[in-house]
Amino acid sequence: MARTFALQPDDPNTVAEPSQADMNEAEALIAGLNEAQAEAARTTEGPVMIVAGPGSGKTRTLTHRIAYLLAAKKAWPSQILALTFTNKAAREMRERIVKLVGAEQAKGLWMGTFHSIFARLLRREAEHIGFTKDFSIYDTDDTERLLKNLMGRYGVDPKKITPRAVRSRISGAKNQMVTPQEYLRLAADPFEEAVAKLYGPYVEALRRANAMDFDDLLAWPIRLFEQHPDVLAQYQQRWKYLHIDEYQDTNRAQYLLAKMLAAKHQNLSVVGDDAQSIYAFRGADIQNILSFQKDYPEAKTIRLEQNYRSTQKILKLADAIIKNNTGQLDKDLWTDNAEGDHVVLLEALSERDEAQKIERTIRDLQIRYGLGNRDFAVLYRTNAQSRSLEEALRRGGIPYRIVGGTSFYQRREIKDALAYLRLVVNPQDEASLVRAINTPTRGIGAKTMETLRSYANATGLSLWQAAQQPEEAGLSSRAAKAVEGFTFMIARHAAKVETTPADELARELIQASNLMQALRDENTPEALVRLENIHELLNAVAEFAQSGENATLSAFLQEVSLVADVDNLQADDNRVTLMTLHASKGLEFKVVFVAGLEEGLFPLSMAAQDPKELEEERRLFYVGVTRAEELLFLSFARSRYRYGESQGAIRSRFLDEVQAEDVIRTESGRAFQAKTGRFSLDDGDGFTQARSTSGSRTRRTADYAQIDPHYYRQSLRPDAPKPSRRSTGDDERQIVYDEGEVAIVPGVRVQHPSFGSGKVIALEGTGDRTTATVFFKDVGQKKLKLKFARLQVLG
DNA sequence: AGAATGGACTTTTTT
DNA sequence: AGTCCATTCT
Repeated sequence: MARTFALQPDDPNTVAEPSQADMNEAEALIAGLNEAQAEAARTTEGPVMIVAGPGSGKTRTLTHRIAYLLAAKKAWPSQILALTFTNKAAREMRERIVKLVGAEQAKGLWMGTFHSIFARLLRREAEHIGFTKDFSIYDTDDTERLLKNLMGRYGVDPKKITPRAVRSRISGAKNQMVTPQEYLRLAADPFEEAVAKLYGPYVEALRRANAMDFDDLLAWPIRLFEQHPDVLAQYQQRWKYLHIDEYQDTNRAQYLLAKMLAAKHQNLSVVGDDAQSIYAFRGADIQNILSFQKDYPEAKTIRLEQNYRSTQKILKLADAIIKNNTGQLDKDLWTDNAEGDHVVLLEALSERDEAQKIERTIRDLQIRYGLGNRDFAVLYRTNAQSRSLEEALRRGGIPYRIVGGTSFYQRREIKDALAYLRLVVNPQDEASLVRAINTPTRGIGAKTMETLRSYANATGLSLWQAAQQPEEAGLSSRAAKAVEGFTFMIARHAAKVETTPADELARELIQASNLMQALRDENTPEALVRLENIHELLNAVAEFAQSGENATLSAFLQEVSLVADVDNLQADDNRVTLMTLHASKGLEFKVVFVAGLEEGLFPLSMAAQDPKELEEERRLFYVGVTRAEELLFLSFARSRYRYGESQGAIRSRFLDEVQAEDVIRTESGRAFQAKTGRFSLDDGDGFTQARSTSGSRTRRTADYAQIDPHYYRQSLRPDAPKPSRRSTGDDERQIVYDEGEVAIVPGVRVQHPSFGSGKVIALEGTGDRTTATVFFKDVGQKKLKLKFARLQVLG
């Protein structure tokens, strides 16, 4: 039957009562769901919270719910808003809905991340808040550059207080809707005072630049809605049904937006898992999901507890992990899936060894089970860990792909090119002006820029305007000419923005900028890669320009600022995936490795200090483990490079606190033994005390066979020479001696005059600056400078 | 003004 | 080990 309503997307009021036929059709769409999922899909009116464990089909449920709404004709597509965590999730959801109800019926649905949806909204409403629709979007890199600039002018020393710290504090303040004035009033310590000094000027700088940072994309809509209730009313009317995926990761601003928008119809349904909340550092507030029922007393709570993804053993481990946290919402995960193989714990000598074991295991499983590269993912805590894994995979000839790290749009050459494009669209964009004006070098140095800036300050002009009057600004004729050449080039292209197709304009402009010529002249392999990247960017512009009617350059730039690296993950690309645990959320793989399970790394030593952060790390572990469908490997290394030197490591407490020893096996198939009382003397870490053999600052290479003859049975590299005692190979462990005879080395028990007895977890630095992280039984973890701490080695 | 060199510092996770 | 920055050299 022909349904035409999807073709009149903006007609707000006329949705007919569903006929019996419509309802039958809607029911047919959700026939494949389980009982709880179907109930969630059917509960279309009023607030609903779907509490769902990993692998329980929550996205599927959300998708079917939307399809159900459409089929039952409860709403036009344009009346449905779905907010997801990544663009990828939104894209997949849209694809599935298209499959369910057809492309015509799905057309006009609003789906995307909070940031992209509200960027779109701000584009429409920009003039209400004094921006133009062509505003630039500053990512963290842009933001930190801008801040650094401001720090110079406001006398804050970037050595003592890093732009990153300031950025993160300001971001927090914006999330909480704290204004610069309020912040200034509340500032309590020197750091906060410094932030307070910068916060106001930072906000003004963004405004002058017609630019928004990520937080603004959420904060400005809130302000807009507060100041213009009529605009809010319009969107409340438009979006009759609101869906939020990964609700546990929403921050205060997102919470407020959801509340404002849902106020009229109250049809807010959220999906989330408090056990998977891993973005508190970014302002995510787990309370949003924990107190949903309080915020919306009418709300119906539906639990999805059946897991369709993982084997029983994997699930059992996951459950045992999360049990160590307090205060989760009640959930009882279960699965009909097979029992599955044991979770395997890989123990390695060094990070290199760890990577090699992973690589070998991948090859082995591929042969044994005929798995493809795409079936594997290696997850780790920090991006820096990817290097050793990459090397091993490259050596083994296994194609891989890295998600995250520096993504395409963060590369220097791409940001340079983007700066030109942004500037042409939005000449007020000062950060882009500063970036582009002397890249490639065209004789406009620091002094010239200083002159321009003080002229701008004195006259109240923007930097761009000042740059257009170089002589009045007092520049030498040579400098003035250089600046003029630049401004003319930008202005010439800016004049054509409205009339020229985006790709053509971009191509011409980049050509005129000489960016590519400079790279060609450099003629190094790296420069040629960069050149290729710029070509790729121009292709992306072209592709975008041909994609639709509103495909302007300015729209391209805004969109591009908001793509995450995971968004580009393609399943048809047959490669092993390497990524951080954070990036893995929402994904699944047949075989998963969680690497680097070491104290100080996972959990990170910073996080281990604070129980709250420690719980978040644990949830992160939980997220990683539950990505696995069939096989799960956990690994740790006994030494790892950090700050350019190898440091000893002990395995993560996460391995030993877990009450599921029976699901874990070692590599050789033996039972896994958790270490209880790991901070007691007899902890079986396998560290023997090193003896000083030649003077007071002897180093000992890591002859692991000596440390624990049993743990490492077969040689990995039978042909490799045995590490000599003098070797400075990469398995070397840093050892520092105090005045006495005995080494202070990670794993060793020490006595402190006031803190009592404890255990060394990590060492950092060298010489007088050597700092030990020690876990004391009574007072917890402390960082101590060895020079001062007078530690006595016990035993 | 710009390139080259040497030293300090670094690593949390990201829309 | 790599990156960023300040200083020095051209």
